[in-house]
Amino acid sequence: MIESKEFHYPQKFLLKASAGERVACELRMRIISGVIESGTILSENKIAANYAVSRSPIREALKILASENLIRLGRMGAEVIGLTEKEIQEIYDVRLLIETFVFERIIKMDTEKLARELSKILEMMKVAIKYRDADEFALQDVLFHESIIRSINHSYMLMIWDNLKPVMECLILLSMRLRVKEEYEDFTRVIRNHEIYIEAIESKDRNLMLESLHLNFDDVQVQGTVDDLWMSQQMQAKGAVQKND
Amino acid sequence: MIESKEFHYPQKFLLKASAGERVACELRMRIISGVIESGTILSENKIAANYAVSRSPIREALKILASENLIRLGRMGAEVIGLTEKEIQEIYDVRLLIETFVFERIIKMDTEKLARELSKILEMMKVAIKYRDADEFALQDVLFHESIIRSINHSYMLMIWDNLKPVMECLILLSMRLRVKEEYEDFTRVIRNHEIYIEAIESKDRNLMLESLHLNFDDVQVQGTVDDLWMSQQMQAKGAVQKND
DNA sequence: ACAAGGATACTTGTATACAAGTATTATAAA
DNA sequence: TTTATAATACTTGTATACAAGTATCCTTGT
Repeated sequence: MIESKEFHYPQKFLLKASAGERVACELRMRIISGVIESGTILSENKIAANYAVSRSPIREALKILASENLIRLGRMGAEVIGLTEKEIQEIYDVRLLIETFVFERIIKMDTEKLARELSKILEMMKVAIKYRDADEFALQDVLFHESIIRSINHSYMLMIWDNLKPVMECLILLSMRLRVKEEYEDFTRVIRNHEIYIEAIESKDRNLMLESLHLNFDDVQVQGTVDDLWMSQQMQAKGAVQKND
Repeated sequence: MIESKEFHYPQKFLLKASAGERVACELRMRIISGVIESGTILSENKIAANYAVSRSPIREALKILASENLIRLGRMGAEVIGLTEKEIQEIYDVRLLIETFVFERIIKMDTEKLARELSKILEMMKVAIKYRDADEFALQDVLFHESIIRSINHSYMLMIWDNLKPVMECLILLSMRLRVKEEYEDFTRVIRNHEIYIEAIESKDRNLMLESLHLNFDDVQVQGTVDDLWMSQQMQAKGAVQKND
């Protein structure tokens, strides 16, 4: 079994986790990074042998990965689905959907506390990148957006986030590790995008928030999906106007 | 242990399911219907004893319910969260968000096949209600909306739906069982709403689709959340316009 | 050579056993 | 009476054992 150090979770993550969660994290990373190819059939026994644990935690791990749409559980083995370009776009569809919804709730609240929290996280990100710590940067990035979502106390939006988070985290982790080596200057732009996001929250400015989101997503080169979202709002807006008549 | 027949899943559901899924279904129904009160601490051993199975399927069931936000897994027992009015509104927030997004994709496709499929389901619903079969009606209702979501082949929207579905199904099941006794005439309105939905899909008419959705959700007496969605679209629309400049 | 059928080696689902940790309770001492 | 401490009864996480089902492959018969 290949044990490339390139594709592991940061250790601090796995310390407090159970064996099942650890295996899920490792498998997730290997699937998303492509080490385990799409179409592969995973067997509980083989994985258990590979990771030197019993089948109980493995079953837990596979259930987790199945709920994240990374594998499909069949009666005879689990088929690896993985992430194609299509799935990655879909993930950002969902993120856009969630975060725009969340923002509308946020601007009805007192945003001072949240803005301070986000500023702190942003500072951490700056420090992380100053010391070329891609992992820490990625983790704080994820925490940034999670904090925004948590702030509105919407348990079902949070539920969606919780499902999406591990895959997102993995993607961002891999992306940042790559960039810190080859496209280091990108980080200043990412930082700037987050600053804009905070400004948008402080000033409750929808346009600013959208600008930041678009900059962020364009960064990860996702195009075309925005149009659907746009139409979606248009549609809902029309209906809502109609209702208000 | 109280075994009220009022709060069970239809048998046809549980036949092909594993013990863990069966227990999850039963527990879900009991939690949502309020038989198990919010705040209750569930222990794996006690549930295993109650349902006369081992802890393995119970652990599976609890993981499922936790992913549905019905319980919270702690180190010492699982705390029942349940559904308050707030959570139910949140669920409809998500449904609105998803279905409006889906609709924008649908109207870019050939809708004939979908419209036929939905018409068939609607016919089944009519038959179900003709024979006062609340369970069958509820199941077809859920299938109706699932078919719409499936039609766009968006695996992550489907993922969200899959998470939401069991709780939705439970809610609708209980709601329909109640209505078939006390508010029988409601069903004609529900049927009408679905007819409007199909018409909207056939004619690709956003306003009509929104009207149907609103009628549907107002039916389940959810107010106030629509405004947030409306603002959300407005915001996104503005940003998209800005981008198109 | 080829088809049919059975043995075999896998698969998952479930039950049980064990280990480590936590809360509670009872006991004992001040 | 109150507090501290130790014993006990619970909790979850993991390992292992067993049962039922399925695919594969090999053998056997034609």
